[in-house]
Amino acid sequence: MSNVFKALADPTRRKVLELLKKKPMSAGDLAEHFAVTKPTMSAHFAVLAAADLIEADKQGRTIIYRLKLSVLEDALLQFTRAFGLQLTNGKHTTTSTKGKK
Amino acid sequence: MSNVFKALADPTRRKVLELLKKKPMSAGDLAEHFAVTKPTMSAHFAVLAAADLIEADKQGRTIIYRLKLSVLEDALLQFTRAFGLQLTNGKHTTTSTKGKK
DNA sequence: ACTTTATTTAGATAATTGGCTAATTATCTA
DNA sequence: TAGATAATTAGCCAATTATCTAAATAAAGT
Repeated sequence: MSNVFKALADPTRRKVLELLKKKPMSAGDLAEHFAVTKPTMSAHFAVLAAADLIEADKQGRTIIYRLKLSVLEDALLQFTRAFGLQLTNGKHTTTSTKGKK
Repeated sequence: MSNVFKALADPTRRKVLELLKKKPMSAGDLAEHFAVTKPTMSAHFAVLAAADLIEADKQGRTIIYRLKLSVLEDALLQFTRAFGLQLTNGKHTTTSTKGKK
């Protein structure tokens, strides 16, 4: 769980996840979206992989990364449940009807 | 947003938030729940405050910390929306359970 | 076998983090 | 005002992180 949040605590890594949400991509193609070197990107991929948020699929000489969406969902869900958070995507729920204190 | 995730990336800080979810508490009372020194706890509070997740209310010589729940909710919501995540609290359409590797 | 391409690993450095003890600030009470 | 209490700030250290350049590995293509 800590690993997931640590992975999310960096804008580059969040952006990588967003890109992978659309479709799996190679390390090189991902790297082109950012202004850092490839070794740096490789390190970011390693952090994401350590959090189990992405998986690698080697095809020939390129490596295709794929988002493990369910892992991300599970981590967030587990956390929000521990807090009794609702996270309704609607207007902004005033934490249910009456007990608001 | 990065600050929020960074704050959440530490078990001690997540526990602090859980405690504050129940009710506001003083720095000292919070510190008693953990096996680190008070200065260390103070540093954790500073991280949480930097993420705007808690607010301090000084009463005499004690400081009462309070969870800013809506900030937490908004950050999570903003993130989940950027991913089109649903975070259904329901059953969970087993997208895995076997790919454990 | 050599060359090119894709990506990671190695090694260096600077910045950040998490922890400690000691010192300081602020407040209360006798 | 002196002493006690609550919490932070200051200063230090070890471990981790983020970044770079340069080198190594792996897979194709020639």
